[in-house]
Amino acid sequence: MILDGSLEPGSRLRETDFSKRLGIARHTFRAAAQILINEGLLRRSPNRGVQLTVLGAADIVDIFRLREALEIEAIRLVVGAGTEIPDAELAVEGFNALEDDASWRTVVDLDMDFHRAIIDATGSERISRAYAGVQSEILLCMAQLRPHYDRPDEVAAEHRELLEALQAGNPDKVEALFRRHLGEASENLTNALQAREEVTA
Amino acid sequence: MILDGSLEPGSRLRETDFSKRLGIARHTFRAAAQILINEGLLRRSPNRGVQLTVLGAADIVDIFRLREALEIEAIRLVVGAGTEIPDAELAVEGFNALEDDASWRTVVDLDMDFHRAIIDATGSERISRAYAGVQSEILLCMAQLRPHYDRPDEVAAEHRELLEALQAGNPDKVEALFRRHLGEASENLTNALQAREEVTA
DNA sequence: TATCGTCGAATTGTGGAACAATCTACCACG
DNA sequence: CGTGGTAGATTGTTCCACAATTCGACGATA
Repeated sequence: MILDGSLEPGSRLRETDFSKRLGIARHTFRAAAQILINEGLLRRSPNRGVQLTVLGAADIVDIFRLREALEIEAIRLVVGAGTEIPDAELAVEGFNALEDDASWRTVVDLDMDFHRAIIDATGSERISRAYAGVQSEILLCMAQLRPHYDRPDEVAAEHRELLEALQAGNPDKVEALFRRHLGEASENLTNALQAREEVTA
Repeated sequence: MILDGSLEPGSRLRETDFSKRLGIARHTFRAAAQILINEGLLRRSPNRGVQLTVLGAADIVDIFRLREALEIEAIRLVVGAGTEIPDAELAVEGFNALEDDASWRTVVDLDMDFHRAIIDATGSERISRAYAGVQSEILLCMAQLRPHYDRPDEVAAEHRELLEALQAGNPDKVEALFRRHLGEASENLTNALQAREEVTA
């Protein structure tokens, strides 16, 4: 429901209400909510329950700060070790096979898969866990914003370039490319957010 | 209790048992346990309850992989922005004031404070949160291992050097220094772990 | 004797009801 | 119009109950 967009950003999730609606006990709902809080999708204020996280421009910047930290270190690790990343290659193949009218969701999924593949290739359980949190927040962001995405073939080309750089194995160059890529994505989302704020204001 | 060392590594925390001992209800204990699980101090296996995390050599390596990712990005951010880090300076002053027979705990605390100061100086809520998890795991590690720590004045000198490099502001040099520092810390803990395993074996 | 299966106790996961503490919204009053 | 108070709603926690699952002991069988 959260990632559906079927819940207003910032809306309050009352325990009795939702536990009844979901057909579970209040305790169970609270436990579930705690998990989502740890993923950053919900917030809890003492005695005031949980709300759906509202992401501001500062949050997007912050999410991408953490994302860059994790992803840059990941590429250092995989480039340093010369690790193959079959899943990333798969994602790029998926990009190549995209039609021009591919659904927004498909492109997002491939994007996510590509980056997650690199993270997972490090073999670091803890980096993966931290990145999972980042990805849910980005999904939440997407759900709330539906940002403008470039044409599928442009996104495909960009990721092909990233993968090639990874395989070429020049750490500094890969790092620079990824920082640019992430910076653009961050800007993209921030712009979408500002556009929406101007509408709702 | 976990960080006290008053709980065996890997020991099982039975719900009825602990909730009675702590004077709280089972649900409350479960909620508390969930929080500690997210901090990495406890593990849950379905239908088998929670156990105190046991850290192996692979875990230490992994913890430091994440730690390096976060800390290296943090120093890039603070060096790039030219941010002052008063709390880190304070920690170094603390190091300078240390007696030779300073307690192990005092040194550890200063060490933690120093590194946390850098993280917090980024102003990134999410990097700080992720780092908090790393630090609890390191504390757990310390509690379980009580590793050998160098003489206080050596630790002090090393952190003084790190701070000076930070203030000098050459990103690559700072990064290299920190990677070395963290690598040594990781090795230190890994050695302590192996030493203990040889004893218990 | 060793291995396997079965039964029973212990433990977890979940549900339901209750109650104190806290928050929120509304209303009366100055 | 602002203020204080009161009543209802909501959260945080407790206790009890019970199905599902796990674990260990016991005994049967080869």
